[in-house]
Amino acid sequence: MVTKCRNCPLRTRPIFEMMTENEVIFMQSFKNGELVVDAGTTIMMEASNSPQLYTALDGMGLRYKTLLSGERQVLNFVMPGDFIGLQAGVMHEMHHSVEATTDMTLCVFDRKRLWELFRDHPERAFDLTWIAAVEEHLLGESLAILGRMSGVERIARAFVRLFDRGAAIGATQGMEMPLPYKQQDLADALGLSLVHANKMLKRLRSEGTATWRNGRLIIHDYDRLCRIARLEKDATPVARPLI
Amino acid sequence: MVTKCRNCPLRTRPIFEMMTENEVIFMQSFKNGELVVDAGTTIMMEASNSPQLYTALDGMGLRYKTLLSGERQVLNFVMPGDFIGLQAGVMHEMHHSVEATTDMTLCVFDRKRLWELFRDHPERAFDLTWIAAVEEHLLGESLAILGRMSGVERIARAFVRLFDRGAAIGATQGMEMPLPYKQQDLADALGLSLVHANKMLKRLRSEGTATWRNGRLIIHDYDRLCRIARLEKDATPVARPLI
DNA sequence: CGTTCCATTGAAGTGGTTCAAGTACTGTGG
DNA sequence: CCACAGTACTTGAACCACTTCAATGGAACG
Repeated sequence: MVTKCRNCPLRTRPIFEMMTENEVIFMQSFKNGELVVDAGTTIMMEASNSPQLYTALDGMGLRYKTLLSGERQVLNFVMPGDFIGLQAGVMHEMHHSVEATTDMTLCVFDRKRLWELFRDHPERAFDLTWIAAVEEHLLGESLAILGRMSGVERIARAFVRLFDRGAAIGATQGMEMPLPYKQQDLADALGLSLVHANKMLKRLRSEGTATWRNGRLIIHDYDRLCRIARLEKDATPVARPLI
Repeated sequence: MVTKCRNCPLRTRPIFEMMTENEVIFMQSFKNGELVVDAGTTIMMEASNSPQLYTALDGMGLRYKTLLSGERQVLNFVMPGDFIGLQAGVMHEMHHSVEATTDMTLCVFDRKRLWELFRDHPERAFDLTWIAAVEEHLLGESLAILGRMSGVERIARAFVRLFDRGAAIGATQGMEMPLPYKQQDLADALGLSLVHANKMLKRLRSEGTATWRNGRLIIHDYDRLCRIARLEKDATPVARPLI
């Protein structure tokens, strides 16, 4: 049973830009189908050139790069509403891999029709560029985190960001949310060793700031977490387009 | 004396995608003028919303973020051919600052006309998205560098990347190129302290791999540098569009 | 000719890594 | 129903890559 764009549960969330009736109709025609994958599946492979582009509809995943040494750098976490495959769409190949952490459902678009979008729907093309710019901004922020912040600070920052994203798409219940990653994933995202990440998690837990256990993140003290993460607590997130 | 797009010295470099006659004409009409700034000028300010967009024509600069603590993370280095201000163009504001390191000349575009580009020139809009995707890819690579590589490795990597970019735009003479940054800039880009960056530079110098002095980078042993940087030496860089 | 900016170097301290071992849980086959 | 194998998490201990502090040298500049 494929979700119609009209009934897309993401579309109407305030974090996403409002779509006009026509846009919904176009997106529906642009949508090719749905892909359902098991946890652990590689959705897109570095250096490959996927014929399909996706938008995550349900479930969580992660983007990562593999270094020559075999180490892995997680670039960011994929949550519902995220567009996957832009690089494959415009450049000649992907420069990172995407993997499903949980079972996932993705909207499928045909790469070849991307050009149609640019030719006939400039507003949507604009949105796509917007998405790319947001992605760039997020990576820039991550870069600053890895470059300048300590272990606990990085973890606190990751928790705040993930929680805020979760809240934006309605994945939170109170001050909790599902966070189905492994400690190794987080460590790989933050440029920390597994051991050290584990110890910093323990610190946050035992001082009563945040607990991450059994795939669930519980924030006990959001203010303190923000302070540790060196974030001001205001931050009304800006709406972004959904494709 | 303003450079005509037709005579743009960058356009014909193999690193940039070929432009059709019509595209050159359109770019010329899109170009609003030129901006010439002194070394040290801030071209774009984080959280501002510049009415203008630029393409670097001559000179070098850098993009950076300022953290709440006042520290600075350099996101990357700006060289001729780089587009500046995409975030201001599509999002509501810039998320990083851009500063001229040397005197610079920039092509100026009117932000308000960006929409025209999307509406009437889908190929160019596509190119703009492409550029955003390239930017994203570069930041992803930087993230992996900061996350997983040691001090010397980071510096070696930066040198190879900068030299390759320099070669692509014809800024190199033999195995040398001008690199007018300060050690602090490099340290801020690589997430190292100034002191440590300095010591690693000394190591590369004294083992005869690369020397960076008086704003000039000299590579004595490119192969070794690549090995240190964990890069395979092939890497024909892909052509990218110029806007 | 002092001031300022940048590069350089030494010394001390530490945040993080690596190694190594142990626990806890889950699924699988006998 | 139990043994075991596999995976994730936890913890301690030793080490070292990097940071911070502090001082010096050299070039540029008014």
